[in-house]
Amino acid sequence: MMDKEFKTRMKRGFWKPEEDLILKNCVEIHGEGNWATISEKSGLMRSGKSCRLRWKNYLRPNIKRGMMSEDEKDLIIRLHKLLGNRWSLIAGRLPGRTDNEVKNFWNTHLSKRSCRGKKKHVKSKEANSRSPLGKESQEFPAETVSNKEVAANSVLDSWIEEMQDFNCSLLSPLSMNNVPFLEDEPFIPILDDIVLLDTFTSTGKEVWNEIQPFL
DNA sequence: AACGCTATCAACCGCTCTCGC
DNA sequence: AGCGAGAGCGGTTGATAGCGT
Repeated sequence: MMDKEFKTRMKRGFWKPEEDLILKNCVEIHGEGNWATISEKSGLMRSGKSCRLRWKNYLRPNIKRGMMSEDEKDLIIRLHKLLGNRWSLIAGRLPGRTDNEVKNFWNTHLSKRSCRGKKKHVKSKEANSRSPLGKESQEFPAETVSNKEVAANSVLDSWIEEMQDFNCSLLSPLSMNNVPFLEDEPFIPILDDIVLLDTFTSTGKEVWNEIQPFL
């Protein structure tokens, strides 16, 4: 265990490329998850927390960087409505995106916009050019998640599958083609998508009942 | 060119959760 | 069952890049 003096000597601030390299090597040697060991053995003078954060948000393989696509934006907005500020859960539905990135994106782009109440519809053109996100979401690498999260994700997965069977061309758990999404539509906590879903099937309420205990 | 303001995002902090003993 | 340590999560901060005046 780290003593107080060691803690105060810990380096902070931005990571240098050479530190990234050392961290990468250490993760390869000691494995993802042993952050205390990695912190100690790397000689980086970075806390385990700091190492974990850097790895998770920047160095991990398959990290997608750059602008969010319209699909991703749409999915974030809808999942945020359903799940609230469960960034890790939301990020789990966006292959290659991290919870920190999703959170930052929400805080800087989306929350502001929805507060301002700017009316902007998702263009049908954009909707038509959507990538098969639903399929991709089945393939994203498994992360270390809590049992609750695993359970919540499995409920969402089965929901996606069911809705795809329902012939709705669902590309995300909560978006349907031909249903224009209003960014400033009134915030009806969580249920609006499920109510919408409920118009077609009883699944909506079932999903909500299933997922609520995990939230 | 210089200054101030705003937006962005990497990183930190503090709390909660999980797991092993 | 209770405790402690480590991991994970969400909120917040701070550095800095970009833009307007």
